[in-house]
Amino acid sequence: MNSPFAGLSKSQINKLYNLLGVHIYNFSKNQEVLPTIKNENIVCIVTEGSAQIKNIEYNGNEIIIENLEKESVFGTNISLTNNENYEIIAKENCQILVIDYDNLIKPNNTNHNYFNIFLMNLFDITSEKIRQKNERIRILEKKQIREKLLEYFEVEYKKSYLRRITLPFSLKDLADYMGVNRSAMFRELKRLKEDNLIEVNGKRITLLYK
Amino acid sequence: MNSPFAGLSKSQINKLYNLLGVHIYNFSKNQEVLPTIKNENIVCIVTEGSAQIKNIEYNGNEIIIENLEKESVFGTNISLTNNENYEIIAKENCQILVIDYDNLIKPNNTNHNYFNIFLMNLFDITSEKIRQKNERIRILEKKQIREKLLEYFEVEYKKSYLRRITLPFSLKDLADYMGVNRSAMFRELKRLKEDNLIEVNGKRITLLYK
DNA sequence: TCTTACAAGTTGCACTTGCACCTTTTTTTT
DNA sequence: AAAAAAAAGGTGCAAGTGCAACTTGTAAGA
Repeated sequence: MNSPFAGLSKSQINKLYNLLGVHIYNFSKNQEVLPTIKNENIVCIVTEGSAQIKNIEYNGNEIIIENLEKESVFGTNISLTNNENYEIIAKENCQILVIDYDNLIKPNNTNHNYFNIFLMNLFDITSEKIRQKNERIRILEKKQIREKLLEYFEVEYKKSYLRRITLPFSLKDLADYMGVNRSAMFRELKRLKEDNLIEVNGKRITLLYK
Repeated sequence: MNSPFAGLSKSQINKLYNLLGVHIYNFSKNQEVLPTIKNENIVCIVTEGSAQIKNIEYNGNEIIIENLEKESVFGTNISLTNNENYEIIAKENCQILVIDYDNLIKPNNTNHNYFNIFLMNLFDITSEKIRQKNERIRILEKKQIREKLLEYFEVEYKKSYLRRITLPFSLKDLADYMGVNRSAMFRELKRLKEDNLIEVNGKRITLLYK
């Protein structure tokens, strides 16, 4: 994923910080982020470390909305919603930059070229984000776990055209990503193994049908 | 949803068209859009009428990816994916404006203020789009149809705080939106009625528990 | 090293859902 | 106004899944 500061010099980034009146916060591993940054309308950038947005359901189920690696962009107008049932956790020590959305979408900003470059980067990043959301939606709307898994494998396969896929997260997380029960997913993985369609070694899955 | 041309005069819009080298295509109702506009990397705007992006599965199932009303923005870098199994259909006679993504993301563009305003609008629109995707994802990841329906009602309720919700599409489309079987959804709606939680009159649903 | 915690992996069972196949109602087209 | 098409509504049944309740494996902390 592109950096929101791609194409900007250090001094331009500083000017940008001034123009937008950014706030910078630091979080230690496993700390909750939201209580500090929560505000009506903000856009945030992870400038150091990583974090994770989770959705917490009334029954205690946790679902990953998004993994925030370094240079990820998120915010009320991007990743989050009015819904209160989510939390953001620092996965490592991390630094988060907070921009007021109203400060961002101010017509006068466009008088500064460094702002416009930044905005272009943001557009590029959010576009990519939509593509990722669509990718997940296509998996979620599949009605059967087997179909979900095969769709997931298909998408991952097409990223490198290698039969060996390495999951970017745990199998438990994969179940959450697909919106299914973990043990039901394991059962289906087992069936796929029995049908000689895949081999599973931890996070490494080999597609035997490719 | 905001217009991508908000804050721009007619003459600025014309300059923008020139700068970006846009192509304008017209489609008649029910016509397929993709064969005409398909290209590697494009951003499109529905300037007149409306269309619909559908995902067609191997078994013939059609799933709505997105309804494109007037002034909707979509494209390879926004709504679509590398996956070939979708189609775009004009729901009414419509006009679609096509911008080459590389023309859009050209640093020199930012020398023109009308472009920067346009870009700001695009960012605003894509941000909103992500929020909508997240809304749908939250419904899709619910494991039971009843939970999906109640989550959907919750989201719609919070938009106006009126107990009476009017669906923006058919019940069949609602089933697709939630990624469930149509008749299974009807069955669950019936149960919700039996439990005196809702009343259904066509596209009008009244929440009795609010 | 022992303990603790968490991911991986398994299984039975009840419940939910998808699917096929209907009927009825509403909308659109001729 | 009649015919055709699409949406709404319904039901039995088989298959799939969620859930609970385990065991095993593995990495991390005391």
